Amino acid sequence: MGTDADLSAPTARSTITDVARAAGVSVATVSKVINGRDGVAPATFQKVMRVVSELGYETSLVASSLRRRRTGVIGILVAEFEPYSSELLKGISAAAHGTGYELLAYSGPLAAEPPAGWERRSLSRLAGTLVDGAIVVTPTVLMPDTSIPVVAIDPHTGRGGPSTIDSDNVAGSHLAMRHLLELGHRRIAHISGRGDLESSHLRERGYREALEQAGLPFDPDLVRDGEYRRQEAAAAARELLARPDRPTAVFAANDLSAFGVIEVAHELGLRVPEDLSVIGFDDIPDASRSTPRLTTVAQPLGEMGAEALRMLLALLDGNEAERHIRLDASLVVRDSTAPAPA
Amino acid sequence: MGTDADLSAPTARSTITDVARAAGVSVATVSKVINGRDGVAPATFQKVMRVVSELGYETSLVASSLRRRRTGVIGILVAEFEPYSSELLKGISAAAHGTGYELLAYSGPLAAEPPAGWERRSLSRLAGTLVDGAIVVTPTVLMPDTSIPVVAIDPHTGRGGPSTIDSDNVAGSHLAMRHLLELGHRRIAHISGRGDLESSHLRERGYREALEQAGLPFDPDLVRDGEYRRQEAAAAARELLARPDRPTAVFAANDLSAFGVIEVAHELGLRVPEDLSVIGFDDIPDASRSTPRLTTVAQPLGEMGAEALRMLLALLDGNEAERHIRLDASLVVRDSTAPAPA
DNA sequence: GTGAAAGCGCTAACAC
DNA sequence: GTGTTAGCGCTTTCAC
Repeated sequence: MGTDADLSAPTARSTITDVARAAGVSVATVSKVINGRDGVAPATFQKVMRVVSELGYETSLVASSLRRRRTGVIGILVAEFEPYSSELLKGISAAAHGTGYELLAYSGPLAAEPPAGWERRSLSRLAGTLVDGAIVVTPTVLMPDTSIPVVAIDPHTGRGGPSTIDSDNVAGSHLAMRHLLELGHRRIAHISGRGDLESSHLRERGYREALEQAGLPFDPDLVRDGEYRRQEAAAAARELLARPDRPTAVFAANDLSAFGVIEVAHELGLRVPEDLSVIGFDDIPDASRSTPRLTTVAQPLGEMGAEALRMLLALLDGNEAERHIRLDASLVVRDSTAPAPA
Repeated sequence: MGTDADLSAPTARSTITDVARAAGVSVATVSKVINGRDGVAPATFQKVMRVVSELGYETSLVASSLRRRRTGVIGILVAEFEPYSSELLKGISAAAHGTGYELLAYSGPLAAEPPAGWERRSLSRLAGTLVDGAIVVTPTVLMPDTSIPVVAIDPHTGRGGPSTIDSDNVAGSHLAMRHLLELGHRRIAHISGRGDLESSHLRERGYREALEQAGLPFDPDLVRDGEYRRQEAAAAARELLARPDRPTAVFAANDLSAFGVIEVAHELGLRVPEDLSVIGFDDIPDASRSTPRLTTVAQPLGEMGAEALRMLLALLDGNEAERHIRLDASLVVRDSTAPAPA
């Protein structure tokens, strides 16, 4: 631990004032040159540009956005950078090519548990300054009236708030259940997701509907809360799988939960898929690299991100955007499901 | 296209001035309350806090960082959000839990080709204001003296500039080549990467060294430029595979290039891996979802991100950080490689 | 205990 | 064509 003086003093970033001084002109003139405003003599222009490149000056995003109205930056607000939001981000980034907008993905304070209202806080901190519009990933609370256009991906509230994008969670769950049912499973458990997310309720609804359509009874004891998290899902699975009349298949509300279930199955000496079939939801990258590779319901995350960006751009242009877009989910059969044991 | 009046007027985000007015105190007092400074009467404190929560006020990151020194935000600078940087981001995010820092990932203007010097520009725009330190992903130009601590991941320049992280590219290439050699391949081509990235040179070096160690001649005609891109790699492969004395295996400098090679092999009616073995580098998520699944050299991207964050935190604490950390790459054998055809 | 005033880096009116 | 001035939202001396 040294004093500041010990460290090689980093060259301070140069400011517009430095440029003005070095070029022998006023700050206002430098600003005009940089922003391509006219009313600057060619000679002055040259001189300023030379100093700018010598000093490596680049206008501060912070300072200019405080003053200006538009920043040309779109914010993507996430609770953290995990597989789900990362996939969305890739889709958003690809769709942003050539639009002239820059992307700024922001996570609030990182903690084990995202603090309630993180999306509201993040939005308030960035909106009005810094970003022209925002895409919010899985917001759990109702968004306040916002001063900038906002699109929400897979939100708590379904419709009603800002424009939203999601995938068809109910239909996706039907896909998962039909697959299990066709494999001959009759005792199918469900590890549910986070109660504060609409997607969780919809997936559970799909589970119940599919059971009903198959003429199978709904056993509340076969549904356990997994919070969309591996740990919680594992805990739930431990209870579920220890019972003598354990299920032959588990429909986990997301892939992370499915991994938790598989982990516990192994602990208990159960083989997946021979003794227990497990199916997830999301199709995060790890789903295809795990052992066994996970059968799951794929959400088109990249497309969802791209759609979100398109909606936001429309809003930014002052156009009406659709209020809600729902994309299809699809079944991806891999190795974690098999016919029910005899 | 309506006038502004048509759109539901979004409530403007409230500022510290709004709070001050509503609470009947000065702006300075509100600032003190918000920042927990003492010297505020309990009654005043309560009153201000109440108004803050009523208005949903949250201090603007932009305004406060302009004035303050520290922002508590770490910047991650990328050219775009593709699989490589996304994996790093996940590792960084996981490692940032509980550090008290927030993350802000920023891509410059998105274009087909990242503009030369994007990293310098991004850094200048954010440093000094907005972020306390930065992690730069695959910078291609030498970084300027920076005013904030910076860590570079897989940089152009190897050592010399800021602290850097990379994986052992040479050893990784040896792994790839040894695998191919053990499968009996003797005619092995190499699709090289971007000449402006050090990793590309190192991977090619590994290729040549492995050939030499195996007592095999180096044939310059078997090395083609793929620029780390699918299209370019496909073009290179088309030349390579059309020849009568085509190679039996291709070591592509990254996974994207490997996909380009496989695509062309299929065009030409070659089966992978029966007629042609293909191995990549990076192990991006798609490597395990492609058909055939790609054999490749995995870089521990998550760990690299986590290490980068740790180095940056040390720097931020005023400690000396290691100048350079190199992590091991490992071979992941999947389905795109097989014994050489007889 | 509280507020007035200065200033962070920048842009936009408006003088000159 | 150029510089002066005000002010974006906030924090921080420093008077009162």
